[in-house]
Amino acid sequence: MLKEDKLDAYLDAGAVEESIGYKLRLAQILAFRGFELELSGYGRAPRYLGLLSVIRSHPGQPQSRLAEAIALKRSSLVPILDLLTKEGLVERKPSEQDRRTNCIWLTRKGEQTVEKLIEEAERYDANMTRGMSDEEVKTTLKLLQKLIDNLS
Amino acid sequence: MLKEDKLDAYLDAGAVEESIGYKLRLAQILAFRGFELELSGYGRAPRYLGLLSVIRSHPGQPQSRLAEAIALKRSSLVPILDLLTKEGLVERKPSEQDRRTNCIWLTRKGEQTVEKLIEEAERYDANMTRGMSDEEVKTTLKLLQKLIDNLS
DNA sequence: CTTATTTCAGGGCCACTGATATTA
DNA sequence: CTAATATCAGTGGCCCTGAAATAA
Repeated sequence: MLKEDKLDAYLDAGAVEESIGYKLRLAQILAFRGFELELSGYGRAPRYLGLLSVIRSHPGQPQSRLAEAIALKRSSLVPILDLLTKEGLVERKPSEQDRRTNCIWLTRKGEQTVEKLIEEAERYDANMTRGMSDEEVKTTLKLLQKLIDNLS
Repeated sequence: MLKEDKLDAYLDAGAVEESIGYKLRLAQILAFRGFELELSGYGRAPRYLGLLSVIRSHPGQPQSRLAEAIALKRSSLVPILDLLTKEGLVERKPSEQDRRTNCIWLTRKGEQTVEKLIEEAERYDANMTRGMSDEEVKTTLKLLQKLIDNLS
């Protein structure tokens, strides 16, 4: 097998092939792109599944805490919630204790959508990790968490 | 330790905490953001270190192959190369074999910048993986590569 | 008076689609 | 004539900063 047989292979990235940051980025771009493509029937919910899942586990939280949970500035969350509200997935309800804050809740439709999307995410995970043992998948989660802890 | 002691902790993401896709995304956002912040003195080169590293290992390639290597459309690469040209890091040279194509090369300054940035990336990796054994770091790279292979 | 929450205006960056000119 | 390369115009999306309004 001569080198010339591989002329149409992808170009490798050279030195950064051994960089965690580089591989992390490439994997994430490919994963996110594929996930959104596959679920284009769900409006913009797939993009914000992380946020929706946070709201699902912590209903009634103020916007500022939600923004913090997904590593965004508070002001960046505003148009996202506008959008998810327009799609009928979440609602803002004024807090009774503090009239500055909104409490964010999933609507009935939001609950149903998140549940379906979480199943889709599990399927997508399974595809992304095909050929890996359960042990390897668990290790991947554990190692990614270590990276996140070090970066937070 | 009562639950109330943790009232100011970050909100967890609920069900998707066990999703590879979610953790991948969060880790990458934090990593990339931190890397760019730390290296803001280098202009826009840190953002495109992956591309620059590809060019370094494969000098003189046409734009279309470079775009493919970093999972972008050809048309998206055009303004990026304009920018890197303006910053004096790369140059387009007309191909002699095929007058449609440009061959992309690093300038002298580009070479130097990439070399320094690769060192910075190694340092950044080391920080991101602190507390992990060499074995774990190697495993992380290997597992990320498996994900990439499954997604390509 | 100081601080916290949300919102808004404005800006910059990113990547895509689809069309074009050029050349193979 | 068909296919490939680079480019451009136009579109839409993302997230930020800094300022404003309101309320604690």
